[in-house]
Amino acid sequence: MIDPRIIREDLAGIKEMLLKRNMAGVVDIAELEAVDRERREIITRTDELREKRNSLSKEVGKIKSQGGDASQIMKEVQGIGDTIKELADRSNVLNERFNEMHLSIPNMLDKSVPDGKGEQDNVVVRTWGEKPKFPFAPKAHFDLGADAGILDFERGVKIAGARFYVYRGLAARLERAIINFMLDLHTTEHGYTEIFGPYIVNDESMIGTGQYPKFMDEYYRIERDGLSLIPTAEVTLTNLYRDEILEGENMPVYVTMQSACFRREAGAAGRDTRGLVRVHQFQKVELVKFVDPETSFDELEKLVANAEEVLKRLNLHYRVVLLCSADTSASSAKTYDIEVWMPGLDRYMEISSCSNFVDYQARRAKIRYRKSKGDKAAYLHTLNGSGLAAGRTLAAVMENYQKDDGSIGIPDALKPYLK
RNA sequence: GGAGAGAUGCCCGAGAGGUCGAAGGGGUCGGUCUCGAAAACCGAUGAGGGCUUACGCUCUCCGAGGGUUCGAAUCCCUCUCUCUCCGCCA
Repeated sequence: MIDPRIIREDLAGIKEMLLKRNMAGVVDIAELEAVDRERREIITRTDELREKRNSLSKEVGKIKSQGGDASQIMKEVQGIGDTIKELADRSNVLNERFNEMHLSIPNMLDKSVPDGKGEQDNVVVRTWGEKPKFPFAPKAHFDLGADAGILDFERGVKIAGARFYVYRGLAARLERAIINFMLDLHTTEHGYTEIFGPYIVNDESMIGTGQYPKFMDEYYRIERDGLSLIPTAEVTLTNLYRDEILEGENMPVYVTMQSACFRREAGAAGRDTRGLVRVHQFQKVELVKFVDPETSFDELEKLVANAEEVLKRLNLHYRVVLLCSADTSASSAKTYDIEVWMPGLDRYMEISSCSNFVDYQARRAKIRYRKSKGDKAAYLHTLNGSGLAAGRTLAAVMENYQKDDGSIGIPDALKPYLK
């Protein structure tokens, strides 16, 4: 959530942000303002009544302890109690509505985010390497994998349904190697602590990172237990410190976790229907940071560099894209995507998304820090990025390292992991 | 899944309808003492909200949500979680 002070002091700024994001319909600004105002009025009135009740009740106690008759005051206080109850009913309705709207408001965008209406307005900030040249027509990973017998889409569909797949032999081993390589890189060279935690989380966690309540349809929720399958280890990692106050001396905190990720891909019908690009279950190594607000944009640059390093070591050509206002996800203040070149698909493919959420998730998940001992607790900033999506990395390795006989070369960086 | 016990501030722990935001201890911070430190002693030390230019005033919070009452940490109901025993189990 955004700082509620913004709602009181800069409604125009919120309006502008919604327009830039192309999300003007998400929140009714006029209603937001009215509900907030009335709810605060009621808080003030209720507080005054409570104060009166408290002092009169104390008096009752005093009178009774001296054996006096307090029935007159008791009657009066009873009336106050009834009024408070009425106000509380109204207050509950208003608070619920206010919270609903507050949770729906996307994050404020950083000034450096370019205006834009969609993907086409994203800005390429740098590229690394070059498109590899093939003396033959490079195949898409799904054809390569099917021909080599290492990607089995038919059986994935039989076992689970559309957008599921099975790895056999080299594909399975290669993806495991990719994951181990990435985890080792981030833990031994980039300063991240490896975490392993739940793939299934409660609603508080999904709200904390911003998935719920706005985007319910996009995730798998086990109704019976009120639990959801994580769409990314970001949920597990960021919620590590939900409802906690970190000590400044222990910051910044860098954590990484490998997990399966589950996405319903509602609304993606017809897009990327073939291959490993858009599936319901995939593995990913996630990077999450908890940092001092003053440093968070520097930390974002370092985070992107950490993710890029994976592609450099795999010698895969990529570009880094700064997402425009309309393409930046709702929780994020600023996002870079890393797009790897896919010679078989003949296009770039997003393989990592790195975002600075500033205090948006921290506020939702109540993650605070104390800069030094004795300081007041304040919201910290959270960031996350894929480091990287393993299934897509596998696809990229396959397409970029393919040979004309249909076999696949192994990047040097992965060789120690494939003995 | 069955039976029982419990959930209090940074931690431990008392409190069992009124003056309790909560005894006591520990921790932390500040001070006295000391050449310095330890010990001892003294003092301070939660979070969130509303009103206010401000000093400040005030409300809420004792796992969560309801209820009883003039008044609830304390009584009642529901839920969640933790622990112990039994069952099951990679």
